[in-house]
Amino acid sequence: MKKDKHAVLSILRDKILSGALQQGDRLAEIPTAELLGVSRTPVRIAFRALEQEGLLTKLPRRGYQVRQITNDEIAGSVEVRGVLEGLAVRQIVEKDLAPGLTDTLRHCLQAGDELFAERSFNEAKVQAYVEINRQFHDCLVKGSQNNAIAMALQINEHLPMASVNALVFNPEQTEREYERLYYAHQQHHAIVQAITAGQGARAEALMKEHAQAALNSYEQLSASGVSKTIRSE
Amino acid sequence: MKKDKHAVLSILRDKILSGALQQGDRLAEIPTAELLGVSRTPVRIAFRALEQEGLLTKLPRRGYQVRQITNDEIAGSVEVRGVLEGLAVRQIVEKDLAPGLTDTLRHCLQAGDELFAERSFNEAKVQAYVEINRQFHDCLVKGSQNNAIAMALQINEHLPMASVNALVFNPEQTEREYERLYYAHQQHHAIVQAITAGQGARAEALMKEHAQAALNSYEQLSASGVSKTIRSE
DNA sequence: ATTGTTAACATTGGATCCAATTTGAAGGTG
DNA sequence: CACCTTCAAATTGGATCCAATGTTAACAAT
Repeated sequence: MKKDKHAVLSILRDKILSGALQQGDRLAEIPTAELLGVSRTPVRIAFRALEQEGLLTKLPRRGYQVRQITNDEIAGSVEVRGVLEGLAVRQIVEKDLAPGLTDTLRHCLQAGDELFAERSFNEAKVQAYVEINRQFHDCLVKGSQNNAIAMALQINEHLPMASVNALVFNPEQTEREYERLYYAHQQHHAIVQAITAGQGARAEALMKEHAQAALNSYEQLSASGVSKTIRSE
Repeated sequence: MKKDKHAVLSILRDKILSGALQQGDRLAEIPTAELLGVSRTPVRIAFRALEQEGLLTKLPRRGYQVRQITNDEIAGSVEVRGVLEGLAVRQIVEKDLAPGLTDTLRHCLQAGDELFAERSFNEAKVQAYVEINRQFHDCLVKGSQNNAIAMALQINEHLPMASVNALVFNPEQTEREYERLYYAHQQHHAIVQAITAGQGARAEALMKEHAQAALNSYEQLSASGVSKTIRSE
């Protein structure tokens, strides 16, 4: 049983995000190490990393605890993502465009257009869109040439529901979901248009609104209870 | 020789920030452990934490390296801090004011007023102002009731010069330094005024500008070469 | 002289062992 | 009966040991 370098960290993170470890569950080093079949050392390192990511909180002498993630906190994370990605696109406009950025953006737009060409959606296509969406946001952040933005986003990206890599999806209303994601994709078009036109403030505002829109749909869906989470990677 | 919990992490961080470890220096676990008189385990944990903070980069099989922090990166960090703290003050206005927040803010303003009462500045007073400044920014971030902001800022706070906890100071021009810091303090007044008046957008804009102003003075001072860094804690 | 192979070295990753500290309970005492 | 004391169990933090792997240098062969 060969373990990868970051296997312990990834396994624990997935267990938390997938709900295998419920919010509030206490985690001690020794039981976790035995559960995963490894020693305490990688578990300790993983616990500290997960604490840094905000998924675990440290209880003084009683181990770690899976952190409560409230809806308010998700809303806050989305807001943070909005301003940071907004800053990214503004700085893209303010600086010289990184080479290849417009190509990647155009590619994302076109791939999305093809996906939305026929007016129907299933889970596989949502999965594909999540990947396109991830690439779109990723290249904007990288394109800002401001590494601090990526670093600040890094923590939020690990939080469930606040990340670009996670989309909620209601399998019972594919029609409506098509509309929702198509609207998001149209926002992508508008953002690229603003960037290429040198409209930094408009691009920034669109980006903030784009994040907010994702939040609104999350709130609607999570309230209905029939949502399904689709994550990339 | 009793070592604190986070002593190793703090010592290494200080060595990097103070310049005792030059940019580009390579760090291996064993020599570092011997240097600090501890075992490899805490050093390993500290290295990973410092990597997460962006102060070290991992070289595949050749240990860690003190990361190059360019001026562009500092500028980027300051920009990030601006939008995040701007978001914080906007959300303070949008939400119900946290109890005690206005008291703390007023206290910071008053303490600063007293510090600036006589038109002279020395290093001790700068130190005092750094602490007031830290408290001011800290309670705004906390007052936003959005933990994601604090988490996103956390990484940037460890970068030299991008943090509120670090101020550059030119000891040869105390007159001018008085003016500079007094200007920053007046911005604090304006921010509090905007918050209490419910002017969210104005507060946000002021906060962004406030961060930017600190950057401008840093660029001037670091170019002159006679600056001195004063950090809190 | 250059290049390929091999062996020693350096370095990290994981496992286990030891120490310190706190929690919790149980028992004794006022 | 309540409260204080003390001891044991649990748990984390640090140290050392072992394994795996990559890097470098030396040496030999062409």
